[in-house]
Amino acid sequence: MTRWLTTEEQQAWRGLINLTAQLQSVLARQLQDEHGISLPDYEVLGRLHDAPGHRLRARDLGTSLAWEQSRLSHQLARMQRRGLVAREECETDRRGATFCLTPAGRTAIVHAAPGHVEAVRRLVFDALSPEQVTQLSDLTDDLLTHLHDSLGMG
Amino acid sequence: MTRWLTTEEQQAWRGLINLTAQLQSVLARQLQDEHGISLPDYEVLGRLHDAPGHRLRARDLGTSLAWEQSRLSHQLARMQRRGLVAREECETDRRGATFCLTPAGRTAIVHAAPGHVEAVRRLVFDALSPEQVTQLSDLTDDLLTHLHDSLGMG
DNA sequence: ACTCACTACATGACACATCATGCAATTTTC
DNA sequence: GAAAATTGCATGATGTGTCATGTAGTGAGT
Repeated sequence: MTRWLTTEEQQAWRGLINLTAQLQSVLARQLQDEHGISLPDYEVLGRLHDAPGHRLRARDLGTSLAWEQSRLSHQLARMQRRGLVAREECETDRRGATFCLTPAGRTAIVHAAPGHVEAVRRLVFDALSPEQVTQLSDLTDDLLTHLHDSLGMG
Repeated sequence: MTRWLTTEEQQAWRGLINLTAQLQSVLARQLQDEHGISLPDYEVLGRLHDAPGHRLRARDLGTSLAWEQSRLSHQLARMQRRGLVAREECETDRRGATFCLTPAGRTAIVHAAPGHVEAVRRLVFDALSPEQVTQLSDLTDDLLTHLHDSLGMG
């Protein structure tokens, strides 16, 4: 017997789906139009920028992003073609590949970050009271914990 | 001067992004594995199933889904190739295209819906108190309203 | 040292999404 | 009622994501 969703649950669920879809769409367009990079590009560039020496092993980058390995490999190949990152051999493990920011990559992330953060602030946090920010933080925390428990048991 | 995010805001933002990404991933895999359809397929099939006569004009389907027109056109072309939907000429507007569920499409959505809803319930709403469901509903509502206002003003 | 399992990464195929563009049918405007 | 603007949809190019698979390097057990 299927336990269907109540009206309020449906409202919350569809709201969540619509909200994130539209936010991603708006933020992606802004990055693409103003800086010529995609949201995934931004994520990768950000991690590399924060890393010591602006460089990371693909393995660690993947762990940090929680991306599938294949996705990261394709993404890095594309970014390498566009000159945003550069590939280096790993010295301690000949299988490994470390990637570092190119000057172009560094320029891109440094220029893109303020506008991106500003957009997130305007579109999201300017609409929320401090209590609501806490609520949102708690909600996502609870749900992510529950999700990982479910998958772990699953 | 960039207004950066506080620690709690960062927590909430990254939590929201991670949560929806992982939820979509899990739900998509479940639909694909158990019923051979994607999340976008599910959305389209659901709208068609709810429509009178299991049929809708592409235009109305697009409005209902809030999808870009080109996205819908490609999606419907793929679903038509796989025999999930069928195309008909529109009688009142010769430009128009109406799409209806095929028997295979009807079977797919009818079989997939209970498991999908059950997964949403288990992964999301089983973790939330009634107050939290209300919070989530209110939050998404506020944010979507704010988002549309922001885009409307531009 | 040799086998065997595992890890790190790449690649090709295909579904998905957006953009730019095209075109025919409809509506508006005069 | 003809020209102009708009609407409804399709299509090709390209970037993105997943799956299945391949390959080379590493490490553990013997």
